[in-house]
Amino acid sequence: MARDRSLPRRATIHDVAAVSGISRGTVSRVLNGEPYVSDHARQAVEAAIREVGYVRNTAARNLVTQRSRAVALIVHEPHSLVLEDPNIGNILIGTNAELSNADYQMVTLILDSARDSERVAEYLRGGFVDGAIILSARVGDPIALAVAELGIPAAFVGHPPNAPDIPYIGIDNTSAARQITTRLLKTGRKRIGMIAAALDRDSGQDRLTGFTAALGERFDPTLVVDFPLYAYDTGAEGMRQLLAREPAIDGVFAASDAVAAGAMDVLRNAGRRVPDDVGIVGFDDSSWAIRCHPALSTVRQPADELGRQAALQVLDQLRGGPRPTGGTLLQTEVVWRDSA
Amino acid sequence: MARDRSLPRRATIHDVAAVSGISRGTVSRVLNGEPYVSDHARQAVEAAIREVGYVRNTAARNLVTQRSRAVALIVHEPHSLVLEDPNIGNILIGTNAELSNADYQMVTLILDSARDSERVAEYLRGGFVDGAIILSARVGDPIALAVAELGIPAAFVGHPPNAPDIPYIGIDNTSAARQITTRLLKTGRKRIGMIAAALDRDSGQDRLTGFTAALGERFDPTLVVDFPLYAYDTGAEGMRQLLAREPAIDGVFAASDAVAAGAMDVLRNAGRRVPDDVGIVGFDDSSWAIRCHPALSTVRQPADELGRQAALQVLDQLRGGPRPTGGTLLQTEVVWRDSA
DNA sequence: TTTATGGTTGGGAACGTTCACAGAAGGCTT
DNA sequence: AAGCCTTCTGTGAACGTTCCCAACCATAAA
Repeated sequence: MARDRSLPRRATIHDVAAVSGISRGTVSRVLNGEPYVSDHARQAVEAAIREVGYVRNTAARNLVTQRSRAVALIVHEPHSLVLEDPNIGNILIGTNAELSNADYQMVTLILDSARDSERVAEYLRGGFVDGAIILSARVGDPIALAVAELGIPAAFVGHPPNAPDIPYIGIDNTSAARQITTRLLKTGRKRIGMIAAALDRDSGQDRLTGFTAALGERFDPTLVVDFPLYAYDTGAEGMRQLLAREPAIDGVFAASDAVAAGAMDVLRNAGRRVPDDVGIVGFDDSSWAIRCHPALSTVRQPADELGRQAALQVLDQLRGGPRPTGGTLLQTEVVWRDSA
Repeated sequence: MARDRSLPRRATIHDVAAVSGISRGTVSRVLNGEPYVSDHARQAVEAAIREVGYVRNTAARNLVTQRSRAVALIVHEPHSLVLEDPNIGNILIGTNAELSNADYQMVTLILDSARDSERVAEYLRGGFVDGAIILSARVGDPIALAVAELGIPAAFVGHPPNAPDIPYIGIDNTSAARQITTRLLKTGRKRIGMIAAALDRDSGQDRLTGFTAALGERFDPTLVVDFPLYAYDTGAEGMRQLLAREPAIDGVFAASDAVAAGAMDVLRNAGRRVPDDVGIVGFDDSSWAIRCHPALSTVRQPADELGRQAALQVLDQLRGGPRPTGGTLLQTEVVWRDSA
């Protein structure tokens, strides 16, 4: 262990104190923006800091303050999905922006297997982070339970049914689904079906609820099919089933853009024109939406804002704010393009 | 500052020492797997660790060892591109897997503006991380310069021309571009153009070089257009220009899958059939490739392996290994589908 | 018996901060 | 003039590790 490969030894608070002629304690006060520091002292310290190129040693600070100034972003998805879901990238960006703005570090934890779960739980117990943001948790998620048990500041982005009592940020899936279905209705469609997905998550369940509400008396349960995943294949298979059940179908609400893309391809192969013969709408306003032909009408969810709000929520708890119960829902927006 | 909101005080090495009846020094030796510890002592310590639920305090350790056990993953892209580029997600996953496997923390730094640049440089100087992995650096990248100057263990994924002397992991863009262009030629195309992008990066430059080499005498500089970004819009605009210059064009190499997707849509709107009238190939084998109609022939690059290798490279330097000069190139593979 | 040797152990010192406390200086009230 | 705030400053004592040195105990060699 060559400990000193010519390291020029970083400046410490003692160096700043010596150069400025001000005591260590006062230097610390300046560093932390505390009151009760004279202008004279403050200026001398600031000059000395610049002169010796001082930057604070985090380890020493963390040791004495008993915190880490880091927040974990826990992504609980099978690896392949991390990229399939365009929302995750945006959430990550929003979270990162807000945390680094507050001078906190974002530590990304991607986990997949049960072994990872145990490792991450151990990690959290180790006090490596002061708080956690949990993405895409499932029912009975062991990490969510561990976080709840530790009682560290935390927030969900979206939340599973029966989740532990941790505040969450999400969107109003029910209302958004109702809105876009209503607009689809106004284009004059008579026989409207839905390809539902992920009914074990609130998002999937709520989108179905909103769809049902929008149709009212026109709702026909035989025109709803459902599958486990928000995926292209879900849309393809779902559309095949719907066409078989009701050849005269002229409108489809797909539970996500990827689902819509799959459905659209099946429609094309079946010789139906979109939107002339069948109108179709999706959900997410992800990159799928503009890649479709025709471009997809869909619901935009503010993914980066979800990340930001979750970060702010955790930061607030970190500052001693109360841990709110329940959730915050952000606004969505219907984006009307050419597919319906 | 309520310092003790009923905190049960985490167990320290002293507690382990007291419970096991072994000295602090020996407990530390057990913790670090050092030699010169008797079996008796080791077992007693391990039992005590379990009994008191001890986990090591990182801050204290970092303070005395003068390192952080964290590696920065620096992503230098305009925010919107972080999600557009499917490679980044995969690289991130690979890096994360390898670092956490070695018990290192991955700190994701996403930066965009010049202001961010300064902030990150300051961050690196602060000793928050022991090493850095730099993604998608551009020519004259200030972060790359800062990392080089600090001399901390680092690696590029891909590397810009005139980059500082930091090892890099990449793919052989030139050879891959040559291969796929050659296959495109073999489908009997006579007038082949290229929509190039990001010529300020090695990837963009090398793909053009490979394309040129493959065509040999058939190369016609008027059939090359170039744009700053690997983006859908690049492909759309590029294809319009190429069609205007040479209506008889029957083959296109797009610098990325996203570019190819844009080009394909313009071709379709212009009434050209793919692959019957025009053959088109892309690069990346990203999710764009299978969503296109017809599915795109392209080059698969092992993005997660790039991330893994970069992590291993940095870890090796961290263990005192020499910093290699130059780079390592990973194998690519041509994926032949229906677009050519 | 003495001396060297090598494995094993214990404890002092240091890492660079923040915190709490004591106290100084100056202005105001009594 | 004494007392009491208020503002400001300096210093000792942690925080929980690792590192290093000294010492211990067998055993082997002299």
